[in-house]
Amino acid sequence: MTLSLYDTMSRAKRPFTPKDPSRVTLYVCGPTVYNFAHIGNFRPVVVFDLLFRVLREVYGADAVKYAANVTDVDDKINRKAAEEGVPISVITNRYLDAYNADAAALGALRPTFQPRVTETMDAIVKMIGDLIHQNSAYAAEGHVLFDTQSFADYGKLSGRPMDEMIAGARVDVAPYKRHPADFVLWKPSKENEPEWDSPWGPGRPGWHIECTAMIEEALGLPIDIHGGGIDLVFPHHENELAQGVCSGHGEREYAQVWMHNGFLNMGDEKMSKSLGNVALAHDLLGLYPGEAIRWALLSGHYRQPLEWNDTLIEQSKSALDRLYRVLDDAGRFLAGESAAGGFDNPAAQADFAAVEAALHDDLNTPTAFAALFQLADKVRAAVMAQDARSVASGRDLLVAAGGLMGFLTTDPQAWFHTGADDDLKTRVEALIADRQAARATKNWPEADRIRGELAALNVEVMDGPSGATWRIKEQA
RNA sequence: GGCCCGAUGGCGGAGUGGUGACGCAGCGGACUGCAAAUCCGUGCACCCGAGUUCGAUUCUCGGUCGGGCCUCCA
Repeated sequence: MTLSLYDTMSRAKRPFTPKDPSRVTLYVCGPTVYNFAHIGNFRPVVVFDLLFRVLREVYGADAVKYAANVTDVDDKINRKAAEEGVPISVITNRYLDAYNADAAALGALRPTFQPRVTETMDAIVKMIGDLIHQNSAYAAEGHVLFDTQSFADYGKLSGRPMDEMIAGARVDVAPYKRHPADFVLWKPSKENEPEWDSPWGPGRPGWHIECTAMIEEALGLPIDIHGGGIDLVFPHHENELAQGVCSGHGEREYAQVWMHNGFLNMGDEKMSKSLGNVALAHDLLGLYPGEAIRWALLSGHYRQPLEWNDTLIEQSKSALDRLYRVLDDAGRFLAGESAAGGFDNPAAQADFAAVEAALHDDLNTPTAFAALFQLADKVRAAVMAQDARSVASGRDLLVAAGGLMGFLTTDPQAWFHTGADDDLKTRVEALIADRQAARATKNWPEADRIRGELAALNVEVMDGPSGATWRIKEQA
């Protein structure tokens, strides 16, 4: 099954062929760690985590090398550190930890490498030196600038002809620039701000050179896939490309596929209704299960803009509830059956293949979701038909299919009890036992009273043939 | 001003030149002590105009509306 990916550079979906199938390389621009990250910052995290998973599936887990950088040198970091009167490392470590914890809660695997600017300074300085040596950069007034005139293909990725960019420029051009489009590779630090030594004087690197140097160091150029948000196409990725190519004698390739995820639209006041303008992933994760937020982030195709609001997350939660209910019912049914392994379930297998095919078609998650529901329906039908072997194999396939995308990783019972602590669980179990006793004597008023009591605890009971089950109605 | 995207039912959102994905929500029925869940059934769409075509939601052109980028925001 071939994997097809849409490439921003060629503006077409093409079959993906890694340079070396035993070492597939992926780089994604990561966060600047100066605060808790906005939910929009996690769209690329989840999207490219999905790509990482798909690549691992196709080429083998060990064959895929995924680097996502961390920008830990930045004006906003400096400002925050000054406000708190602490070294920047205190700030960056604090928010990097929070970022990694949130990413994990969203089901994102840890990238193979997570390079930091502060730990890549030698490679950055070396690359700037290489660019000067190649006549693609020049020093002026304490700065080092990239000479965009030295790269004939400048503008090719974003589709912006040079002259138009100059015409449209709405920023004052620094006097030391030879050309308005030239950008900073190295600049002097301001007073009391962190600085590093370089042949051009103490200072710090420009934003774009960081990524190019980190790619070179972590993965080695050229790489197979470079990803990031659509807003980074210009100037960031355009500049990265120019640096990467020019630092290698102007002949080097940089990335064979460029992938960009669409924007997450927050829609103004819409969030205020029940979420109270919650926009930080960190806060959202306190209100909803990570998988529900992950589902919401993947509910549209990654290249499309995604409208983010509370309804979307609630619908996502409901969709997952449905899948977990199937798993729960299947597990309940199988508990009373003898184990049956190794049975082929062709119908369910076809759905599993459809999930894979959708993912291989440029990460078409909506279609993959549809196939997942088809598969769930097969399992449901098998339960109704009391066909233990079909249930067992179908359930395994459903879990596996969800697992391809980082879903259905929780035990169904635990999923429905998310948010309940042990104390609540004990109380609920006791109340349900009382209610069962009342129901046994057909004492309906008492049974309904207890149900009301449970409802007050945000718990919903469901009477089934093999006893009652319960779930947390709503989190938050 | 320049460049680039998008417009599908109550909501989210795929896809296709001709049988109206999928999920959420709604409605009717079954089941249930009543519910919930589940099952059966059901309604609801392809921004506007022109063109190409036997036939367009799908292709082309124009328009309207919405969004992104234009030197450090994913």
